Amino acid sequence: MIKITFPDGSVREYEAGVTGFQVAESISSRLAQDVLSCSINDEIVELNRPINEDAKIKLFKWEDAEAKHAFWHTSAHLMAEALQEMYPGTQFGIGPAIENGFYYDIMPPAGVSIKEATFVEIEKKMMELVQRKEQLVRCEISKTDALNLFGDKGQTYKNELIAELEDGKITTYTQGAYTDLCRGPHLVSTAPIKAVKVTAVSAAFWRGDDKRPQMTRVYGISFPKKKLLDEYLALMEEAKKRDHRKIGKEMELFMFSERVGKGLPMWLPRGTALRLRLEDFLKKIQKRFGYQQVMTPHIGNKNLYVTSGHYAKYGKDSFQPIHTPEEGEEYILKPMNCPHHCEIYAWKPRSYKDLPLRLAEFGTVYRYEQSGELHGLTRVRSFTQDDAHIFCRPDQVKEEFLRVMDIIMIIFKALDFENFEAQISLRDKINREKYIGTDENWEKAESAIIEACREKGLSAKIEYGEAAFYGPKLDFMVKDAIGRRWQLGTIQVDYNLPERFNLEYMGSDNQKHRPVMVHRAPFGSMERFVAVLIEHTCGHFPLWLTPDQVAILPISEKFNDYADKLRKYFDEVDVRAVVDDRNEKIGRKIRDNEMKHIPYLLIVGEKEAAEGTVSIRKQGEGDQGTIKFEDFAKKINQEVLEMTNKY
RNA sequence: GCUGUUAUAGCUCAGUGGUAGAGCACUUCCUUGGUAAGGAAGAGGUCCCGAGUUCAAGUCUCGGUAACAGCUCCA
Repeated sequence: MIKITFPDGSVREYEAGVTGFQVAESISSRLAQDVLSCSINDEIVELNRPINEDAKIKLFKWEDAEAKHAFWHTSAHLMAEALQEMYPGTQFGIGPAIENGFYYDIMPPAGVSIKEATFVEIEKKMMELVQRKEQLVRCEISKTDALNLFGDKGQTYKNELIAELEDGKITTYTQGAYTDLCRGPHLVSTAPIKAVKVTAVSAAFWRGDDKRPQMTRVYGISFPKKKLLDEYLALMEEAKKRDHRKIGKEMELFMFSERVGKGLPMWLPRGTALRLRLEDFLKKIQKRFGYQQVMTPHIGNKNLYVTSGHYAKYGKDSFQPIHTPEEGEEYILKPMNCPHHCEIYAWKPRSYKDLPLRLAEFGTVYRYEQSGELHGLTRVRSFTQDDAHIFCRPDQVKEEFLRVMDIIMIIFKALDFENFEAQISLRDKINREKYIGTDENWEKAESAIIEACREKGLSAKIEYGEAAFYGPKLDFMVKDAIGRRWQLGTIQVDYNLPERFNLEYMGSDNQKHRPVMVHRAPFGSMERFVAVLIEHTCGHFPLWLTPDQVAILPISEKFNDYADKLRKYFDEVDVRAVVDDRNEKIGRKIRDNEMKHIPYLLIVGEKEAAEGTVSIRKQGEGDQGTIKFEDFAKKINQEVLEMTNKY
């Protein structure tokens, strides 16, 4: 007999060789029905793996991420099996589970291409295979045998993977006629897969390397119940309605013009109003945190970027230099504000008493992003960073870091961004050639970031190899409507630019010292931040951010004077007056166009004018009744003032 | 940049080689002041751009441009 310990600490005895599935059965038949995967001593394994000695067990149902992972991973194999039957000779790359579903990278035989039209066929074939209720059979195999097995099938990509694996640790999984090189874990059979959807097809480079062959990546998602698939599809439909490109157009916030150029957004009046409110909000906070606002030109002499090192690193892949009538004179559209700010620092001698010097600028920068990467407002070629550079002494880095984190937290809290993720990007553990600066400084900066996060109680994921070439950074990521991750706020430590610009300060020891530079942008960029804000709020911004928070609608032109009078009461909010001579049409106009994104609508008619009141309609909530307009204006003004002064 | 898809009225889209279409929006008139009101009439199109095939191209072919999805990239 062996002892099995459950997550709650309870212990049960079983025969040696018992499986996870049998353990589930011993608890309840319902659990046996629902259980999909399990972990034994924290190693996730199949439910039919025998347990031969005392162990801790966890059983996973669909609700658990571990179960979903095994479910989708098995679904990927199922899809591969289907594709192998449909297109014999298909070569397989990798086929992992992802956040929502799975994919498989394949190289179909010559002449075959997977198109949207073939999705249904693949789904059909997959469901057909499921009917066979095939077991997934795990097999440990030697490296030689593995190479022969996949070599015989002409699976060159698989063999490339096998060649890199350690002998003795290679396993395959087989269901029906399909055998795949795989570490697992899986479901024990394909039977629980009750609904599948092939969602997309795209190209992907083999091993993510654009120098290597391009494979076809087929995406899919699967569920243990048909209903769950329907719910998922409905959710995706819902998400599309939140797309910032769609809402931005409806609300008239921003636009693009082919004639102006791709990736160059233009802010419309209402979008500008929104953005200016955000900027004012941050400026107010920054003032309190000791920042000074500066302004710098949109271009800089090429030499500026040769000095900064950016020209050598990015010059070829950027907007090319602007030439002047002067021979050999070249200017570059600024891709970042740092070099300009360095020059401001270097403008006069600085004392240790002057530090930290915090220079802030809403600086518009221009970057030649790859055309295929452009995406709404989230990835553009001209954008405005809410940038600032803090020049400080090495011993002040951590303190400054903490203060920047405070600002970012204030912003995320004020805007209800709860689901952000923090990521610490450090140097690659092995390959350190691409980084500049001394080991000592790097270590100091890296530990300062990690400590700062710990002190703030911020759980951040550490990524090695993701640091910028000049220093480590802390990024804040938020997901968009369909779950894509975007980086917003960022704090970066930089030892490079102070060196290159030969920045110094006079220390208390009367010696010259090198300051440290901290780059930071709490929003990241105004464009991307507004995009994510739109998707988070569905365009229903907090009142204090909303352009045109109140619309005043005189029901007939004879009440225009009264409406004018009303307008004067709103000091802190934007009022959109809807005035239309053809009063017959007003009702419809409002409902269709104007009301959609305006939180409050005030309606003025005879009764209201006589009483000095307004009828209030609130977005999404309908009529709020009639109220003295002074009271209403006071309430709204107060609400907005309180929010803007709160932080 | 790579692969694939798409491009028709202000918006959302239909239109498989033979006179350019619908719903909503817009204009005028009638009815009507209140949570997407009804009726009548009207205006609005270089069918993304360029070339080719054809008696004839929105439709087929090629090239370009832009958008979308994914990959690669992101100072």
